[in-house]
Amino acid sequence: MNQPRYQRRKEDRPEEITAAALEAFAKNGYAATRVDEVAKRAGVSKGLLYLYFKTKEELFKSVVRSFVMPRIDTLIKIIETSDMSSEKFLRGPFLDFARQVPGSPISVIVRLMVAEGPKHPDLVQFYWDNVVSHGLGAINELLWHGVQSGEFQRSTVSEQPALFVMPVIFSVIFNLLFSKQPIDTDRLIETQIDLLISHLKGHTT
Amino acid sequence: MNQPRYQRRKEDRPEEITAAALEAFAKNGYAATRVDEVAKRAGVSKGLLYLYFKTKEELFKSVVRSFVMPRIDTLIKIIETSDMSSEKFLRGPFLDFARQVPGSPISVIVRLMVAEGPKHPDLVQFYWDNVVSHGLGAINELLWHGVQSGEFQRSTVSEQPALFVMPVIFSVIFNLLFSKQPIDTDRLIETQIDLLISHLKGHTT
DNA sequence: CTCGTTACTGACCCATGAGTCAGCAACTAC
DNA sequence: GTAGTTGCTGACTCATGGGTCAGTAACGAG
Repeated sequence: MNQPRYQRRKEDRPEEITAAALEAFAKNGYAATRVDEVAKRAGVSKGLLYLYFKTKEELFKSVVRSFVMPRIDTLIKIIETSDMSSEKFLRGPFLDFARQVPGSPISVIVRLMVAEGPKHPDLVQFYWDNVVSHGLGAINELLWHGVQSGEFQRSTVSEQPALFVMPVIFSVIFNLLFSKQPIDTDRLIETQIDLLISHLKGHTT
Repeated sequence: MNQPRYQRRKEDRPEEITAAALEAFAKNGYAATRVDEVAKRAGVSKGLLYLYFKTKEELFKSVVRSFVMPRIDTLIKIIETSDMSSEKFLRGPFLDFARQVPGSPISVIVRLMVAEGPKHPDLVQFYWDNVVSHGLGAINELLWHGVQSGEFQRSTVSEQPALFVMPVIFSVIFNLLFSKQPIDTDRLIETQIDLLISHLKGHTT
């Protein structure tokens, strides 16, 4: 008859709260998100949230840890284990990954990092160590491999992995800001990859 | 003997306050900047600030107006009045402009927009109307001109002005976050422009 | 059905900072 | 000088929201 007003589910709470926080941050950004709102989304009181996360900042850290690293690690695994040509990898798995980032939680994290990063140097360091350096390093290695095997020519392009990441980050930020005039993310990413590969294959100076 | 505690300098106040606001925003971001601090930096009381700017948001708009719009407008003027070839313009004035952005107040504004835009849709709209649409429009026109005159081939590149802006925005954000491992901004921008022009001049598919 | 443990609630506290306003003092005209 | 104007001050109000804690009720053990 009388439904219990709540259930005790200690195990699941942190995960659920973290997911709710991602939603809220996605919608409003970090500073503008009320802890009350996160709690509400998680179907929980504010007090309970503070039992699991000491501060709002802890909550933020938890979101970063939960939603970014697994994705990047997966991609790096593919680079390391597969033996396809560099071009095949760039046009295949890498392009697929790049195209799906703008619609994934990673895009939210990117924005949060840009917004709150300067106030949380330790978080930025963590993000660099576990995500950025790995990602850029992997691309670097891939390009180096291409050059070594004679598939790509050595040039200034083959030494700047950022050229490959650029359109992804740019698209994420552009569309988060100007959602009213969205950019064609897929097209931008594809064009850039095409340009880069064209160059690396020696079709131009 | 008795120095006056302040001088009445109605003419200069708005400009000085705007400059102070830019400094404060650069240091702390929009939300984290206290109006009190801006006033202090400007050597003025908070009350006076509110005589010249109705709200904190007005203050922000004033910063954009003073430090961003003139730069963009100057660049557009050059496009419209000069009759140099599209390539010359891209390799000359445009490249110069792009290279100096990361060290200019514009980079501060970009960061602010990314970080706090979602909470202030009207600010985003203001920025779009007065800066982004003008800038992208100008590049579009330039590319179209190049195509019309036969200087450039028509392609997917000539229809995506964002390709030219991308490295600038990316550099600003990257270096803001990871100032410990800064990226070579000039090199990135130059490489991208080279790639794009190479393509547009028909050296590749 | 107890009774003890503890996951959970939500009303509360209080630091913060945007925005206000009554009065003061710098300047001007005479 | 002195009276009028107005640029300017800074103490104030008040909404907001992060963080707390005394109490409540779900659940398990006996």
